[in-house]
Amino acid sequence: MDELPFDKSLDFTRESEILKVLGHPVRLKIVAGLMSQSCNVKKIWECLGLPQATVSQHLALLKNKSIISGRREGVEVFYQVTCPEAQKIIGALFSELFNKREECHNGG
Amino acid sequence: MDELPFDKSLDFTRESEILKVLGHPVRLKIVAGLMSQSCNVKKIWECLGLPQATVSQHLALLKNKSIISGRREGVEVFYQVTCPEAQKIIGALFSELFNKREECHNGG
DNA sequence: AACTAATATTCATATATTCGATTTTAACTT
DNA sequence: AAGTTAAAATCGAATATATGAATATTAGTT
Repeated sequence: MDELPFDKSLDFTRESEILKVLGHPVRLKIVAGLMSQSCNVKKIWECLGLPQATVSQHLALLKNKSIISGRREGVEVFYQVTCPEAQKIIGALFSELFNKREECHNGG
Repeated sequence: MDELPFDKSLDFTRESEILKVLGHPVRLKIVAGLMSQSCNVKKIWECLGLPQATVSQHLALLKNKSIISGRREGVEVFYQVTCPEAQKIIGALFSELFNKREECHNGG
């Protein structure tokens, strides 16, 4: 009866919530796409080839869970990723695609 | 019309599936717990304070999605994490808890 | 105020979760 | 080898949550 690897008291509510929200192909594409640049809604659903309503719903969920945030510019709303954990997760999953230069760079 | 950040053709099916499976507090606790050591089912549900049936269901899902695999030892089944992506994700999320020494170590 | 384009919300359907009861599996006993 | 015990898996039915497309709303323009 040494150390228990499963701790009932540890609360992974927030972490599992983030993973769950990212656990949908459309939302994952959206967030991965927003990693490099912010973007307005129309461009997102056009690029993905999905109905506007569908994309809007996913964006609303991502916003409600504080994965992304939107700033309005006139008639358009530009979204960007604001959740550090989500960025970490996507970075870890797609290190080949995104942060190619996440190497060691100590010193210089 | 420069470069599109959202690529319709990119297929994130597997990645989103992994994230979805990990996106449940109980399953996340299970997989995080199995990161350091393999474990039998009874210990898992006892530690988590959950009904055996509930934990077994989650384990079955994790196994079906190839996140974990089980080896039988007599009357017990020991599970361990076998999905590299899942390990990456958990490692990135809980770098403070788990891989403390994931620092730079170039050269020697 | 009417019109148009961009985005948000509602709602019916589909899928996931829970946990008691039952079943399967494997080892041990007589 | 039938009976017993213990661990783990499956079933089933209630409940909860997610999905996607029709509908509604908002902001800018004339």
